[in-house]
Amino acid sequence: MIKYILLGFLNYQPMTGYDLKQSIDHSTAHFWHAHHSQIYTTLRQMEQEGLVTSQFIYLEGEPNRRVYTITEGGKIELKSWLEQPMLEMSAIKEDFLVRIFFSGQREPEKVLTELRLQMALHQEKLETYRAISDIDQNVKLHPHLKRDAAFWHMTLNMGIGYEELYISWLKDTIKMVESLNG
Amino acid sequence: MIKYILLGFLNYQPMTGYDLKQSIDHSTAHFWHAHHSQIYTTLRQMEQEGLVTSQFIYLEGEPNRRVYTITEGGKIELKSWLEQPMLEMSAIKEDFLVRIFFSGQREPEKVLTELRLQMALHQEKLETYRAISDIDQNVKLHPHLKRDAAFWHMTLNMGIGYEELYISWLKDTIKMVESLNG
DNA sequence: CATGCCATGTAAGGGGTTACATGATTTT
DNA sequence: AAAATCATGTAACCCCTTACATGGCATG
Repeated sequence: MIKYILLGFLNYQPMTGYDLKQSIDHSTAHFWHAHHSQIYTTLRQMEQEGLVTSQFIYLEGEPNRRVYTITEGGKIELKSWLEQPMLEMSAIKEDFLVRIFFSGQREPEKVLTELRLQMALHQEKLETYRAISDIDQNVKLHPHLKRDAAFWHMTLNMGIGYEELYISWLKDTIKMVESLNG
Repeated sequence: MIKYILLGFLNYQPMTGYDLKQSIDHSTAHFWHAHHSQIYTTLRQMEQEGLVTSQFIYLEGEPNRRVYTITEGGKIELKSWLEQPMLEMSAIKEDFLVRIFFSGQREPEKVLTELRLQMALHQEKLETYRAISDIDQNVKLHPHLKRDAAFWHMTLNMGIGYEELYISWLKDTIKMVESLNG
């Protein structure tokens, strides 16, 4: 999967592994993240497969950078992946819910502490999502990406909706646990 | 993670790998699933670690079954995992959103087809969640699991909320894509 | 008679995480 | 002077997926 994300970003413009990590962190991370180690190694693989090319750039007074550029082969790979429709639902994995599922024997107070911590984390996340204005700035700079931006917005909306749902669910769950001792 | 799910279920009662697969499919699967191959191999590992014991049961006219029982060590392992609070948000991975994120250059009609397919899948999923009555039946049979059932219900509620959110988001996204050609 | 369900495993491989490793520049 | 950011990489490992493999029983 990370392969297609890298191709997707490189299809907009040549970038370094570091840039790609930044792009992911600021956009797809809420539905797909990656560590820099995976990004660098995957880019190397992709270069061997002929999906991207790279140039190493040395500049005095600046750090060395390896800039990756998508090839025609890479563009075809990306397109054919996008053309092939997904026929199943994506299966998600959410470890916190596993913990809640098996929390029946735990001390309610400890569960509450954990729920309130998650509440704080999700509220913070929601605020960062709401503060995102990168997309519109990007469109101003690159008007030809207007259509892409509409799709980026939709995934951001999903992120916001998800955090709102999560917060609302945490509130309900906190109420439920509070009532256990009452 | 699957280790703790298996311990969690075995903490209720001894079960076979097959039973565990069934339990997961009917409860945690919407936030954590596993293939039978992983379940069987993990149970073997857990036996070597002393977290569970197993007995092989041969009965004429019935298939062979290997029943796993949680040990004291397994109970301690489960408890200590539950006691240690999770300090971060769980990171989810959702490949369909990756596809949407990079769908700006695709033909809108093809994107619409894919969105409508996902709509059907999520609506079906929502209906199966709403039809679930296993939990209450389980409580009638085992009244001491009443408190556990409250937590099971909360995770089910999250599943329902998630599917409702997804369907609502798909509707919005379909509208957005339809408007691209208009 | 065929499909589906019950039931248990092995093996190969891939994708991803964690840790190790380095070094320059910029900001506080 | 320290901390954060920029920047790139390697290595070990583990979890999980996919595929292979078998065999009996029940149902339509």
